[in-house]
Amino acid sequence: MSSFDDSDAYEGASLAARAMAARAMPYLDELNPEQRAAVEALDGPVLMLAGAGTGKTKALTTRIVHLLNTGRARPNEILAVTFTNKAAREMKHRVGRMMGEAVEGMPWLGTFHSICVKLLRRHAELVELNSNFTILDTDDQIRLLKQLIRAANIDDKRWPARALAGVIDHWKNRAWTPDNLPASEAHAYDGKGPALYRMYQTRLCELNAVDFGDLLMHMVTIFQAHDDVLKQYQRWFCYILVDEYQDTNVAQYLWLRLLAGGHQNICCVGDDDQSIYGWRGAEVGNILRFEKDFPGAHVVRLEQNYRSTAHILAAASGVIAGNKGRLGKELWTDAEGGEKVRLIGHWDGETEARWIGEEIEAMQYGTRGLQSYGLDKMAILVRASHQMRAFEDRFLSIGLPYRVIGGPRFYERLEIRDAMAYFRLVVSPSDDLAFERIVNTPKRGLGDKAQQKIQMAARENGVPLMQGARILLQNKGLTGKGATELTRLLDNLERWAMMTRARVIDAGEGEVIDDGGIEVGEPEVNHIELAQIMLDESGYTEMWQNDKSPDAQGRLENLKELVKALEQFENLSGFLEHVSLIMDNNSEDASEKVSIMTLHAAKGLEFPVVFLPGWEDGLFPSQRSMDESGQTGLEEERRLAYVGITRAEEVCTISFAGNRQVFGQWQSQLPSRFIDELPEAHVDVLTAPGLYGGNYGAAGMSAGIETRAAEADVYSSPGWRRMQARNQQRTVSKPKTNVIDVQATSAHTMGDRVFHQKFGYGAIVGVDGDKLEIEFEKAGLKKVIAKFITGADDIPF
DNA sequence: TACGAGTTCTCTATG
DNA sequence: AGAACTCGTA
Repeated sequence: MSSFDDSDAYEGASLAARAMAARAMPYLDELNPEQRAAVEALDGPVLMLAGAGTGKTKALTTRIVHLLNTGRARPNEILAVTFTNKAAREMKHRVGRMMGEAVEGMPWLGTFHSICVKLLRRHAELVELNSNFTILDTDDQIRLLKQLIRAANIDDKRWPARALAGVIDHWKNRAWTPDNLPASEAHAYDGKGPALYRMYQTRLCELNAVDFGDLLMHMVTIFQAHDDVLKQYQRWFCYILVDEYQDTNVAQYLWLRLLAGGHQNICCVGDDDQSIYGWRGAEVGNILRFEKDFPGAHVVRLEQNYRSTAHILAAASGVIAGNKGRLGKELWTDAEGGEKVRLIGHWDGETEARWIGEEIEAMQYGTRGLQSYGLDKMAILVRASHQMRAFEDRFLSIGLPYRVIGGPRFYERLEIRDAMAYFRLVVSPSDDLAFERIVNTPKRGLGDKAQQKIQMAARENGVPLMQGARILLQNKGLTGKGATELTRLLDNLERWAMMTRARVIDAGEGEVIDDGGIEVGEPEVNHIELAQIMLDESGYTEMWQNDKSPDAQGRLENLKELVKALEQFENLSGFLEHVSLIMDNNSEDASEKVSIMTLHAAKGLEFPVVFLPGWEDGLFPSQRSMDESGQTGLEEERRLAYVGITRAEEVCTISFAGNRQVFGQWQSQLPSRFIDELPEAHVDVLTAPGLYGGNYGAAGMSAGIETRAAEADVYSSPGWRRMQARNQQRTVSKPKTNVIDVQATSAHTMGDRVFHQKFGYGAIVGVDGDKLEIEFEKAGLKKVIAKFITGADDIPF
């Protein structure tokens, strides 16, 4: 940081002198005119509308470097927020590289959440918290809510805790505290939402805990109620940069506006066409309204794309053009040539996975006259994570290496969470949620009854569960095996806690500590060894060693990895802090693999070869999205399609299947409406190579493009008959009495005798959205789209 | 209290 | 299809 001490010289420098200095800055020459404009407009509000692949991160990082180089700010005076840890890391890395030194001094470059944790630790007392509060993850949150719901005598069957969690999350995204909850929300969660919200917040306070939503909300509350605190930070953060501004929710928006309220030196970067997080509270309105919020804002559009071929860009533009209310941007490139976007229909999800697997292998080895690509140059982007399984199954069986990005994350795994609960309990013995998690894991004969007694003892004495358990034992409220085991657990926990403390006090002394648990002469126990000791002595490791289920071995390996991860940290609490915010699962693995991930996880990434499977109505666009948010939902889905296509640099392949298993039930699918929106001039329709011996691919395809009635020809192939036979068996062997609410859809009711073009006559046995479940007289149980059904009686004879 | 069979619910996505 | 959860039995 000392290299910036003479930076004051710039403060008084004339514009001309500054311009001179700027000319000497080589990094500016690497920018195109628009990027350069965005970088050089240092003061006042700036909105950078950056389309996909237009060098947004480059502009953003260069801007930071420019701020530093011109002496406008020191590294610790720049507030730069991103949404993901990955983006933050990337930016840190790039700034560091450009500055030619490690930029240790950018402490305020991070995610909204990590920055808010830092701030909240400093001002925790202003919202009645202690600065060492714990951060609950979704799992803890749900368990806590479940307790409250049950305590309030609500049937959590009818009103699941997850739903309440969703409602509360929604409120927190809007920065609505229990006190300023709008009246319009009174009905939420059967009218009990607001009261439960209040109870939840009180309970969090008692536990000295916050959830993710609180991090932002508490800071907004603090800034609003304590002007002195706000002013302090307004002065300190003299320049603010925001990445992915289109993804900000109301709380984040308020937070930013408060912080930028003085100098207004705020630069927001975003792309309204890539706003795909409306479901978690993001407000596209924030970016659309920027110029109103910050009058005199400088708006820069980055439209030159450096990533994709013209065909890919044209396809993406064609799709996104269907959306209304865009800020308006058109990507262009001076790159020429390239392959058209490829489109192919398949029989079912399995066939689709198989075809993509073969295609990947062909591209890998460059056979069929195609260029050869490494596996890590290829990615499969799906709408919903359950689509991944078909690919994993297939790739496992053909031995194609793949990597799932953003799947079940390391720190969310059962064994990791259990182990972490032990660590948490040692660091903060009053962590009741952690205690509940591990009292009986491994089995200690402490079931519901015993746990209830512990709860009771704790509540009566107004102490945390661990103390409550002690009291219970002293009062002989528990006897036998349970009592012995509980005593041992408590003793262990205390001993381990003492070992951490001994470590802290005597750190660096190299002295031998005898705190009762360790033999004299043993070397000092560091947190890594301690973690291992805890896992071993608690019997947790043993539990998995004795477990003969197939995944037990993997779990043990994960535990080893967890202990190894501790090496990067000074102590246990530092580690816990990290984990609560960084849920990344970036096991850096250099080997070449195909990436499989959701479209959401793919935002910000790019690959030479991209596969976009599952483009079927209901799956993509997702039915749920459209049901819940109507036109808005559909537009968000369309943006998702846009994001997907624009991930591709050279080859983009879109596919759909005519049949797919959903919830274990076969369903016929229609090609996505987005397929109709692809401009034909930029699309190459592929024919499936002789699978099932038919040319259904071609037939289905053209039908897909022109009429979307792909069903017709598909159903005459041998594969279809085989499928039908399987369906028959399925329904015979396991008669499914899937009795769904006897709700009428627009025209048909349960029990109606109906007619379907292809399947013939049948009776409606279930209704699921716009789909009807029909027991066909010939074809068996099928789910079909309601509009393809006519009442049997409607047919004129 | 532990375990296994049966039943119901899920499948958007993030820190 | 698989996970999560419930309930009855040993």
